[in-house]
Amino acid sequence: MLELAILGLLKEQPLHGYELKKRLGETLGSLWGISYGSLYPALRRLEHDGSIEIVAPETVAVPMPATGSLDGDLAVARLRRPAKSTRRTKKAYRLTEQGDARLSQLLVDDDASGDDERTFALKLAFCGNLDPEARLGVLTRRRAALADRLARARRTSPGRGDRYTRSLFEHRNQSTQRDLEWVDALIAGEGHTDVAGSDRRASGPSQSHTEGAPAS
Amino acid sequence: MLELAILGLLKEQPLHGYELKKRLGETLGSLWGISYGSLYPALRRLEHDGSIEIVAPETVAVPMPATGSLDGDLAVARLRRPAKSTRRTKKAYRLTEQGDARLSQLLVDDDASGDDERTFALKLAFCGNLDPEARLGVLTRRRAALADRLARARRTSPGRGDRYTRSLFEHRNQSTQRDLEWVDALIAGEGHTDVAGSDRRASGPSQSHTEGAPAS
DNA sequence: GACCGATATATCGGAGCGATATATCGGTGA
DNA sequence: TCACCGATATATCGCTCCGATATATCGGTC
Repeated sequence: MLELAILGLLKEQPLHGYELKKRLGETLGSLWGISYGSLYPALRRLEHDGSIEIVAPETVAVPMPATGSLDGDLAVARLRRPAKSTRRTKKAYRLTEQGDARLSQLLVDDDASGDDERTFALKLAFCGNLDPEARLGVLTRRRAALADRLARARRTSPGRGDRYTRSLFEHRNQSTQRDLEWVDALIAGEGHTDVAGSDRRASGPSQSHTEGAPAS
Repeated sequence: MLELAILGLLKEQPLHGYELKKRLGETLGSLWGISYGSLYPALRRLEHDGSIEIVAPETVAVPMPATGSLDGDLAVARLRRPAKSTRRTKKAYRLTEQGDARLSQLLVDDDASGDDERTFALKLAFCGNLDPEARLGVLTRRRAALADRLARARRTSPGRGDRYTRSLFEHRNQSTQRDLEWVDALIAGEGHTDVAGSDRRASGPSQSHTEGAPAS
């Protein structure tokens, strides 16, 4: 999830951690307040598996003093920069080809994310890179998940709980309904060339959209 | 967060873990899919600090029906387990007085939760136990958080990003606006004794349209 | 040249999740 | 009757993510 965000942002341009965090805050606003406690480990993870790589930020090629503080590395560091040890400079990261592939994969993957608000927001923010068909797939799966949620919620008895719980339920259903209409609009906004009329049914009990809502 | 949910549910009646998970799923629906990996540790935590206690579920001391015939063979293979056939029965938990106090405290606490969807949903679901004043405080803080988010979002330039990102932003703002109106309706539904008429601005077109859930 | 706030990287403990293991219980049917 | 199956139930493991915190560097400013 975080990896998707990082790769998506790095697709545009190389960035370092601090900047990455700021951009992500701007892109997703209140929805996703990333933390350094997840960002830096995620960066190391991605670098380790070859999805991103460090690009020297204009000046120093920092010789990577691996966490274990090995004598060998330190010696090398001293040879290159005699005076200052462990100079902590900006480390900008760049997307590799492998990382690009991974990004596309993550955008398309359906791993329990069709139902997840944050993940879908992330996918939507970066799906501009995707080819139209894959993008439509993402939207369609999201639509199916929302429709399913709505149908399931309607099936449960409406009389449960106290005043507050009932209000909560009703409000949530309305929100889901609006989300559904929004995704429908997004789908309609795609070049609706009827690409491989595949999973149009998927959502089950609700055939045509714009129907079955409380109609306010 | 999970503790709030557990205590809130146990306030009504003693329950065991499995049931707890199911109830929570019903109460919060799609918003909160609890996991055993968090539930059982949380239960132990709460039991350890005295907020809940185990209550024997009516028939604990089962007189050990005949597992004897199989035991001879299997016992050898399972020696790593203490051969004490501690019959694994339901362990129901009950709220202690201390736990009740903790629940009230968690419901009122403002620890970064005013801005959190799930936490607010949880608080709302259980705030029926609270006295009216405290309840109004919860609602008011939530309202302030939403208004702040809206104001902040409106301050940022609206032209950023591609088509999808812009649509995402717009949709999110509309959602926040609706949430705000909803909370306003909830507040209006309380005994509106005009408590501290402070931040009434900021939302704009939200007067009292009594068209929400709590029409009772 | 000492100080300060913004920038920047990093780690730690804890919470929550998904997957998985294990055990028991109530039926169903052969 | 009893073998099996699916629902019920408790528990743990490894992981990701978060909030708090520590530390270092940089650009001002007085």
